Amino acid sequence: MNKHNQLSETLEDYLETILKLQTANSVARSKDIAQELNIKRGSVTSMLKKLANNNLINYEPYGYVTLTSAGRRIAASIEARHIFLRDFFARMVQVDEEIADRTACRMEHAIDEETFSKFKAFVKKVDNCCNCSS
Amino acid sequence: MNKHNQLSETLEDYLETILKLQTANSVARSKDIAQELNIKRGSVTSMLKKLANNNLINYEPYGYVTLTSAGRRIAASIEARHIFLRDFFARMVQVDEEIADRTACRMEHAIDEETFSKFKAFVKKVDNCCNCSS
DNA sequence: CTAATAAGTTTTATATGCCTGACTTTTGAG
DNA sequence: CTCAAAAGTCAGGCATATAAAACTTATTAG
Repeated sequence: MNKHNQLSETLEDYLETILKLQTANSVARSKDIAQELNIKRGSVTSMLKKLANNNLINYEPYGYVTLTSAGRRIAASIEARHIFLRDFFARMVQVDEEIADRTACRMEHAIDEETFSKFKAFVKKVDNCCNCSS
Repeated sequence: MNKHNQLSETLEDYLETILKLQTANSVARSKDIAQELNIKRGSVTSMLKKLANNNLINYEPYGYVTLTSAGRRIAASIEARHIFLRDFFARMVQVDEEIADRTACRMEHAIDEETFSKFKAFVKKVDNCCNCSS
């Protein structure tokens, strides 16, 4: 990984997907990750190795994948942005659910913690305001 | 380029930068593009060739670079998203100018025309609302 | 005007990140 | 134990970046 421990968008997507699968099935399998991310199975292994090298997942060849606590923290934070952004675009901006989801999926990587938290405050304010969120 | 004429984020950034330089200096030079994008001069040439292959810029080796009308259209559209998003984050979400700019710079590639236009409408509505944009 | 130098650009070689496809290994149910 | 499913390996490819060498163009001193 790079020296600032910055994950690429791709690796962030892997973490997010693993969290999703783990939540649904309690563990994640390589095959399902590939399917979920729409990539071929061959790509997954080296990515999993990278994540394991960074202590973000527990990974044994031919075994299941689970998030470490550090990995879970990051994955949860990305998921939170995703959900928030999707909701913002769907509910406030009134974009179709599917487009809102796609947009959120791309934007979630582009927003830092501070901006995210201010964004949430902004949405709350608009929600509590007269009628501009209607 | 790919079959859908979809530009990568990187190429979109090149176009945006060329527009910026062209506006400031009336033409863009390879060296200035490199400086603006914080990459090395050597990287620029092959990217310019790709853009020229797509008829997005006028490019002659050792010459100046200018946008074609197709290139200008795209660049202007990206610039518009950038300015809008920067303003949104700075003014409404109350994020520092610099962070707002960085966030806009990453998000501008993730938003399609329809979402952008609905987003503008949303901001206008909030602006005209009681006091939730204060 | 010319030749030397400076400034700008391109070429070439190399690296990284991520993907695919073909093929091999491991695992575990029957 | 066997074999299908799951997972892994490896070679190759594309996009993008870098560095250094080679080349082109502009400038200027004589």
